Amino acid sequence: MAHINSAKVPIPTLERLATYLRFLIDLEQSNVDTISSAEVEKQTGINAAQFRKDLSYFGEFGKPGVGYNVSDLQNRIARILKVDVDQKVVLVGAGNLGSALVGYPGLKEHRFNLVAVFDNNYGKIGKPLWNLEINDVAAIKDINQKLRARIGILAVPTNAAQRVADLMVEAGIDAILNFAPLLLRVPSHVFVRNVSFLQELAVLSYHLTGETTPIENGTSVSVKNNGNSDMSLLQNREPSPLSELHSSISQNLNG
Amino acid sequence: MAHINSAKVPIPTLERLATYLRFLIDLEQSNVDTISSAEVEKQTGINAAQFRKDLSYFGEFGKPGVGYNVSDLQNRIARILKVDVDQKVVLVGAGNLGSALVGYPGLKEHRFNLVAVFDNNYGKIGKPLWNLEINDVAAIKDINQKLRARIGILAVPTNAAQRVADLMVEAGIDAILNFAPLLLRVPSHVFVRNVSFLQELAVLSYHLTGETTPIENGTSVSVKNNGNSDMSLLQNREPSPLSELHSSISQNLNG
DNA sequence: TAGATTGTTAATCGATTAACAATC
DNA sequence: TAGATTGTTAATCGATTAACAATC
Repeated sequence: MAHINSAKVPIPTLERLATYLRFLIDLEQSNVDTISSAEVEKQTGINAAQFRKDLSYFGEFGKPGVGYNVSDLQNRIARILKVDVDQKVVLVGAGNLGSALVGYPGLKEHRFNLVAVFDNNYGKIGKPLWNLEINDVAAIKDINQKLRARIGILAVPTNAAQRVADLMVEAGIDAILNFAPLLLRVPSHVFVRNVSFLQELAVLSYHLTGETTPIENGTSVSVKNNGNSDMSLLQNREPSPLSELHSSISQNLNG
Repeated sequence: MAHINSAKVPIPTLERLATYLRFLIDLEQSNVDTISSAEVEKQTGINAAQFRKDLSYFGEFGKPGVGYNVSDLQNRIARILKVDVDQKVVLVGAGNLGSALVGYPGLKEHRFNLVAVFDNNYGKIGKPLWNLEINDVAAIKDINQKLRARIGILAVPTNAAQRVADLMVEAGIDAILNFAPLLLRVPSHVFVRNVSFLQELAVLSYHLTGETTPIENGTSVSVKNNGNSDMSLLQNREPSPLSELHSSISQNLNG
């Protein structure tokens, strides 16, 4: 009956949607064609009611008494996330990280189509990077006038990040994947997602030395465990479909 | 009065702590030596009460009527997160991403000391990678018996990730930074943090085409905005101190 | 049909934020 | 002292989960 729940969709729901998508792809490869929310919980650690609730924001996906059709659900989630169509992406920052990203086939595999790379280093501008040529970031607006990419990956040093973000916005980018450790100021129509990792390391570091760690004046603080105990399926926080960033090693570690 | 709040510390609090730390470092470099929670809110977008509450899990840090001493607070947060001392780190997966990480000076700068790199590719084992030599991942337990690293970075393809995680755990690693898009199964004493990015791109992708996007059968769904509107300080989600992953371009984009 | 499992409502849990007495 | 700002308690908000009628 109820069609689309037009309430706002929580960000954690969107994040989990990406997780479900990955999981469903795996299932399909294992030739599973139907799955129940209970089975999803068993295999991913994500609560069955959570799974159903997440989906309920977007419509009805399952058959009572039966479950969900794996490939159908996969397709519909892909459509919801708009990863069922190619999305043009530009990248600024042709350093170590930028290069690793440009050479990462997972982007194309997930229909993120890198259409241009930029840097401000005259030693790099004009040089090839994998299959692309490095452009002057000063020309990003001009160049993107034609390309019309809306997603930008920001892989520059912190001190350049805000400046580059401004250029991106000017160039029509309204979704930024930010690898720099700062709070970007952007107009309200622009979405930003931050990819951390030193932050993640700090969180891991905090947890070192077991359940109880001496802190401050010797008193101890323990940490909330997200309810996952024992050989837990789930981790301390959300699962995170990434896909081999490592790509080029892809064949190696299994060869 | 009240000393250490020995209640569990929420993970979002730990994440923000890393953010505060970065912010404080910036302040110190700007020669600010005292800051109030109200000013923190103005500059970072993080609610002042949130800031005070986060700190309250660990003790008292400010002076009523005055605020917080920047360098003192910085040191104490670093101590809480245990980033005030060197932490040994091993990395598995000497591909594009792994290499970018090994060559990334930000790790050392943040006192994460990469002490060994592993791969399973015989073409790579024995070869140098920056200042390290690539070891056979099969020897990780032996090698880490001496090194005693407790943090492991997992930068291998998805299909190898669980296997490598098992090896890491066997080798005494109890904190894993996982770049692979899967839910690792680990014993309960092991902490895992996932670094995503295709997932983040998917969340960005979802948001493309403005406030209202046609979804499913043409009905529309709008998205919760986390309360940040207008030229927002804050983004759609947590800030994320990363530090230039891009490192090698560090000098470039500002030269 | 009886059994299974959905979609959704209601209850619970936890995190964020406002309010304010304590205090510098 | 008066003004400012803390640390913390209480109120609010939102997300997770349990429960269950609808339904295949």
